[in-house]
Amino acid sequence: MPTFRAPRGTRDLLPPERAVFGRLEAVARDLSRRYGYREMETPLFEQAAVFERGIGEMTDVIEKELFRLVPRSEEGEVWALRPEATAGIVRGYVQHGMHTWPQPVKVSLIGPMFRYDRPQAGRYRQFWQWDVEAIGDPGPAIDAELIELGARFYREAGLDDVLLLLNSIGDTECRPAYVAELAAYFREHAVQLPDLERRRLETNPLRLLDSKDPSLAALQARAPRIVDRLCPACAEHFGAVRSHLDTLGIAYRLEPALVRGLDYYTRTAFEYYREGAEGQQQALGGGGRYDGLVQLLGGQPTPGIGFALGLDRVALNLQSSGLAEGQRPPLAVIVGAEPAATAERLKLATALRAEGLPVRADLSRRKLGRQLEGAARDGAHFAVIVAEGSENGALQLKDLQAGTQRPLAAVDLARELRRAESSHRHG
RNA sequence: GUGGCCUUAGCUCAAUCGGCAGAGCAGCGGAUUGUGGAUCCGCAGGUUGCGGGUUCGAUCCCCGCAGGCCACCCCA
Repeated sequence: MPTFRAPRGTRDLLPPERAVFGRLEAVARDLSRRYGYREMETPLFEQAAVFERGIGEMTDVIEKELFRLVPRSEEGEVWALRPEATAGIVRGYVQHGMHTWPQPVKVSLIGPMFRYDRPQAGRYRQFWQWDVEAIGDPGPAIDAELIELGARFYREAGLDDVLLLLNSIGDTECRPAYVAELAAYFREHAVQLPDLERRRLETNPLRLLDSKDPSLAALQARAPRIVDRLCPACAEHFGAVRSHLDTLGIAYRLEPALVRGLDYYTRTAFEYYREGAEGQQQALGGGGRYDGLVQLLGGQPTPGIGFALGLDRVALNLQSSGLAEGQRPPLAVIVGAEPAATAERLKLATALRAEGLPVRADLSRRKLGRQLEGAARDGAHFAVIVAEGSENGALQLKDLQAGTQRPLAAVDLARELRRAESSHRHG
């Protein structure tokens, strides 16, 4: 019963787990570089209106999950922690006149997002996303490029069995008519609808499509499908996206019920999905086109597309599949039981670190056997034994993996370790 | 936000019918005072999540709260 603990839905990332995140970030940054997306940052909080207007007042993310910050004075502004990255990035695009940059503006962002949800495994109130946006290109080729980028991330991160779900949800031309038709269809059968679903009929009929309520399954199966109601321009766009994906060899599953939870999406919508072991959150990432968002946030009409991938869920899947690796062990541990030689051990370790070598110094007063035990358990390749008389440079270099040991002069140590390190890396 | 299950040492878990709270791992220290990963011995570590109630007596039964998990809701 600790006095304090991390707030509900948040957690500390301790060294082993933080290392997994670090590796995911490295994969994401490398992919950003290769695909020409440049990293940026936005504030962790914005005026609440940025999210309310961008994401949509009626969405769950805004209606019940937004982390609002209460103003400290009457005239204070209402802020909110960001629940996703796109709205803030687009706000920045408009604010900084990025429409004058070469288009499209391709940016990425890695950082924490916040949603006031009820926590569960893989679902946190503070979670991390890698977000990628291409603003200013109407597609459809950029759609396929971006979708392929997301799929590649999972493979390079170590998850091979991530599915891609794909849909088009139309635009302002064709979606209103479709939504009306869908609402009419469900209204005909309103008696069969549970209360929650009946309310949605008025607020957001699209959501009825991906409700998991089993009593809706039959109705959903016979519901009109947006892909059959796309206007010619949207249909052509969607066809081209699919053909580009085929060209790239990207497999996907058409998912007519995929509608996404944010209002700003138009046309292309997609989700990365993995059948979890049990009860795990299965959506690993998702995204879509948002051709009206820039204008909605005060800019000129500008198309855009992006995705957000959940790093926590990828890490969780890696760990449950036993694919997460631990931290790299030190190359060598400097040991020695003579209190008189402690300064010598410290000095030696400092010199090796200055040479760029990862070494640990055992500065404890434990007996030598314990120190070697610790070094071996660290997974260190070598132990450097500093004994009495080492001041004049006589050391023992012990290969913990081979079990061999030989005397070595201090002046030769860095060179020896470096040589072993490089052959170890490539061997 | 709704419903359900769970909470004992740092971690994973025991504790018979309500009767003095235990083990493994991890940590620390030893094993004829200087050589290792799974050898042996020992030490330390607990207000049994928190607060009430029932009882001679509660880890155990009841209520509330908190946290975790599961299914919804929803999504990353």
